[in-house]
Amino acid sequence: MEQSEHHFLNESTVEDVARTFKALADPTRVKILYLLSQEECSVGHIADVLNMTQSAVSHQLSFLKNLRLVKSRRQGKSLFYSYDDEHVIGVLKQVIDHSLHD
Amino acid sequence: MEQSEHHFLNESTVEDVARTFKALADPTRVKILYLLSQEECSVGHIADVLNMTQSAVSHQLSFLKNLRLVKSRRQGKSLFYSYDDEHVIGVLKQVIDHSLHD
DNA sequence: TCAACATATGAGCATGTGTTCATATAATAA
DNA sequence: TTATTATATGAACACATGCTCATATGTTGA
Repeated sequence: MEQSEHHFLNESTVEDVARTFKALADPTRVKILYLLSQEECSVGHIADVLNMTQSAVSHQLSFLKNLRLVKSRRQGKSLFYSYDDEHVIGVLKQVIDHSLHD
Repeated sequence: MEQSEHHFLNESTVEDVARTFKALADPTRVKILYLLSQEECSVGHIADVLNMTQSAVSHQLSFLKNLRLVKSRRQGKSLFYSYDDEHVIGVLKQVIDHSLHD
């Protein structure tokens, strides 16, 4: 037991992993990302569907965009957001499925 | 676009999912869970390996135990912790791998 | 029983987080 | 240009979080 070989992660990897999970660690962001996993949405549409203020949604989208988990596309006056990290969406769906099936 | 069918998650599912991700959303807990994914450890051993105080480790283990992500077993004066949720460990490893390979 | 060791726990503190509110920026139409 | 609509942004605030410190609890061996 005292001679076992550990595999260690370097600090930047640990922080990157924690940062990724932090993006998914809030109910609002879970709802937003799950919505975006189904369709591209404007900010206003997200606010309507999730019953949130425009500002709160915009702040969270800005947060997610900084992490490159979502991207945006302008169409007229609106900005349409969509997910930009398939792996993270996959992990989200996996944990949702697990939560639903037990 | 305006007629599309969304699939919605109920609030308790969303909160459960966010709570799970929150467990993984801190560098210290990532390190602890990754260590436990490799071997059962006493509290003191974790503190030594991660260069943390005994108290800080114990608080985090208590947090993880409340979420049933780890379990403990007493052996003499020591408590040995091990992971108790294979799915969450799998998700952790998956995100670690993804972080390492890009 | 008592000392030594291992872990748990509560209070306190500094920092982080998610929201609201007011306002700024940007695109469109008249 | 100006009014309208859509979104972004900064400040402020309440609350959550992760740590330290002191101390409590629990186990073992003398």
